[in-house]
Amino acid sequence: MTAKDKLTTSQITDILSKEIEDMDYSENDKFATEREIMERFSISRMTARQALNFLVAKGILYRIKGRGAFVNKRIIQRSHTIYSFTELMKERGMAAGSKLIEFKKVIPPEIARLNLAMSEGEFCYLIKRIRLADGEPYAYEIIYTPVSLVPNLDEYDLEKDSFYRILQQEYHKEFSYDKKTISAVKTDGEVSQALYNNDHAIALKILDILYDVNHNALEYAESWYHAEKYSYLSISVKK
Amino acid sequence: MTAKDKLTTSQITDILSKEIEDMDYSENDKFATEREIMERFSISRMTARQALNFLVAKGILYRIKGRGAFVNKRIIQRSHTIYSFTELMKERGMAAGSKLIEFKKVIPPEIARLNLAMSEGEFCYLIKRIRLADGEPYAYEIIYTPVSLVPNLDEYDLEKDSFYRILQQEYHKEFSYDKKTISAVKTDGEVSQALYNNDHAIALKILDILYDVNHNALEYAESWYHAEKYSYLSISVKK
DNA sequence: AACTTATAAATGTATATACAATAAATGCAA
DNA sequence: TTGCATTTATTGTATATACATTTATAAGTT
Repeated sequence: MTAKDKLTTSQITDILSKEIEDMDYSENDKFATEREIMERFSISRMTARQALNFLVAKGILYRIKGRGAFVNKRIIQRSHTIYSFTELMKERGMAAGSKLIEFKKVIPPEIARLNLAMSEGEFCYLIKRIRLADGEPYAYEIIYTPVSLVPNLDEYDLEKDSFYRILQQEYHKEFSYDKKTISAVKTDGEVSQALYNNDHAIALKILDILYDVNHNALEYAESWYHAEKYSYLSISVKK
Repeated sequence: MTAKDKLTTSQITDILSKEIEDMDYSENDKFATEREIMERFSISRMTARQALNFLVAKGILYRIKGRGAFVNKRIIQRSHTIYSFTELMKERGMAAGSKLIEFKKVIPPEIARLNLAMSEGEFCYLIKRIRLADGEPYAYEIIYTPVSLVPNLDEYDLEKDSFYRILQQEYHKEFSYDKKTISAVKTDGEVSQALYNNDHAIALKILDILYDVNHNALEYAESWYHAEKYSYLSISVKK
């Protein structure tokens, strides 16, 4: 192996994190030592350390002085990702689907406009869907997203496609963090009919604002989840 | 300054993070450069980098190549902490209190026993409280915690004191992560009476399991929060 | 004025080295 | 066998150095 064949640290972290997934290490399994990584990739120890540090920062590993590096619990790894409805359903072993109720350009309500940091008179896409799990109503959602951010969004099929996938892969938006406000509410009207086929039931309401790496809000969304079918899982990791 | 006077990296990170709080930098304010930190504390650049990296790992700073380090949004800093009810109320500018309903040693129900990884026949403390905000009922909570973990817990005043404070400061338990399952439920009986003074209302139910650094569960708690007064805020940061 | 180029400032990556601190394994003595 | 001391393996900390990459600014050039 010549010097030019050497991999970069980020390539090495990619290889290592894939190995953790594929060879599926169990949680708390001992991981390779700094020395092993150093020799395997022909890099200095400090560089091997840096590769390990990336995996620690990502929440994949944790380290104990004098013992080594260990694979974190799945639940902690999970806390470092942002889930779409589609991914959530996949995780729970159900088929995600949508029934599109409304999809048009609108002037957003003020609460959405302010959270999306839009100027008055600017247009949003409004996406109103009933989210289905294995064909059954699971949630009722309304998404607002600025037209300027995702022009020609109407070319996509929001019944079959994932909005988060479109944002990331088609419009190259990189998610950074999201802010969810979760409350218990009574439902009525359209929401209640869609979820329960009757009036005056209850739901878990989630208000979501998703940001990219430059602190731009990508979406403002209100969702009502079926109270019997869904509960929200929140993992807080102390740093 | 002689060599022996030199501060350790962790002392330096403490100083820097306190300065961020006290001199309260606004979000996205430019922070000191590596070179400034290096000269100020008479350390090498790599060491200054490491100090900065700690602050990045803690979610306090973020860095942009070619520009410098910047102070993260409060909301992101907050996502790296675990809140007690007491701290939550403080954050919202309300006075936290409790009305103790029940406090005794019991054999825990199976769901609590399994989540606390306890053997059969082992005893738990049961703490049943109505949580008050500015004197008004805010939540109804039941906590189970193994007697073996916190012997003589009954010496403390759970009406005035914070259980999380006692865990950390009196029993030296170090929190690592917690797992919350959040759902919308109908209330009745004791819970409904305590929160709403009537039957058949709704509440935000939070099931909480708190772990220490060795993955030992410290508490299993069920809480019912007043649906009109409380909503749960969840920040997910992508790594 | 607009564009290009050079420079400086800042973080990022990589290496080499030395020693400290912790944890587990080993060996030895009572 | 138990207890203690030693060794070994491993991560943690700190320094010095060199060059790469990105960003913003300044200086020319047209």
